[in-house]
Amino acid sequence: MDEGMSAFCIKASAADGTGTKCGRWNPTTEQVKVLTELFRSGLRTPSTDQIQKISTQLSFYGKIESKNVFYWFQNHKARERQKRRKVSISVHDDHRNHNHDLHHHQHKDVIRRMDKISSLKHFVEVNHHHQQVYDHYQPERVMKTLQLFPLNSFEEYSELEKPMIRSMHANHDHHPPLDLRLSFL
Amino acid sequence: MDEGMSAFCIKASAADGTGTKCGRWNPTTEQVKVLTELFRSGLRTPSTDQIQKISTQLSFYGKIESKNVFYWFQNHKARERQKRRKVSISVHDDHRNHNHDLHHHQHKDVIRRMDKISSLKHFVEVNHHHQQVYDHYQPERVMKTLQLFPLNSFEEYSELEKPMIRSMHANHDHHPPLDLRLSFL
DNA sequence: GCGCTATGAATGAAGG
DNA sequence: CCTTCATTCATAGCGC
Repeated sequence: MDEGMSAFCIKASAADGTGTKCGRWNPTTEQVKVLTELFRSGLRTPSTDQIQKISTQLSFYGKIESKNVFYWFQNHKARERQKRRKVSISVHDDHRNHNHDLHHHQHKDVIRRMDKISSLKHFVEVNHHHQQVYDHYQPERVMKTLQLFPLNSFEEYSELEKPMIRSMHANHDHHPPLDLRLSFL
Repeated sequence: MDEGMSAFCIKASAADGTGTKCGRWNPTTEQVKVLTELFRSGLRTPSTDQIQKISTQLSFYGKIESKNVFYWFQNHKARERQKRRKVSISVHDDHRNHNHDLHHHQHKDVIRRMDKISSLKHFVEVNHHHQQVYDHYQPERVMKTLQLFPLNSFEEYSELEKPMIRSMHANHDHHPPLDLRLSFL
């Protein structure tokens, strides 16, 4: 596993993040928390100035650079966008001998944890007559009055929870004769 | 985002060959076989459409989602490259190394005046150690004539939509109270 | 069981 | 904004 290890980076604790790792930025939970809050507040594409400020503030929690903030918003926005869709295709199983009984997922809110997929974009949902949603529901003001940043000390809160449970439907276990054909492509 | 992902799923009923459970996708040997074959055929970055088809076909062998196919190719490609590089570096590297200069984030944060959106250009100055390994050693001859899968049935799939849509999520319920302070913006 | 490895999944970082 | 690469995190499997 260490084969891909960077030769110049100290592998610090993954959970902590306080250890100033080199290589790529590893946000602390606090940083993520703030960034997420900002995002939820409506901030989507922070200006250069905002990025600077955010970065400065977040530096309190650990090593961070402006570009990290910039990238974070870019990625978060992009992945959130093409992701918040419903479910995974749900492939309309055409399994002859398979009842879809266990398959009672309301294709409304199926469980699933696939968040932010690089470019999985179109794999999601089939029909979506999304009412138009614009990008500007957040003009310039990002509600600066949100109460963020504990001015002192650290806040501890247990992280690492398993929020989403993925109730899976039964599995298909049947081995069709192993005959391969790739002609479908 | 929620980092505590990975749905916690019982891995009930395993042992029975194809006892796929929940949690993360556990490809069957047949699925892996097909995927590997596709890869060997030259497929490296399947398009959305291809992923869809592959996924559909593979669903016959067991539970699978498009994203699984997507990830599979991403990982497979990346890891092969990774190994390739490792070997290449240690062996091919004539001792005339160029002083492994670490990532010197000598970024100077040239936050210039950006009217609208912030461009990364202002945050990133250096840090270009790209190598972009030879990625072309395998063209694109996916040899569709491989004998795999009964070429029967469905082939055409409805086009879902175009990637250009900017479907923004519309279900962002109003931010719950969270004591943090964003006043620095 | 514990530690290691292989690999699915997630996300930081770029390039276009 | 979109696509892709690189790294990293989290587990399933396996050997001991």
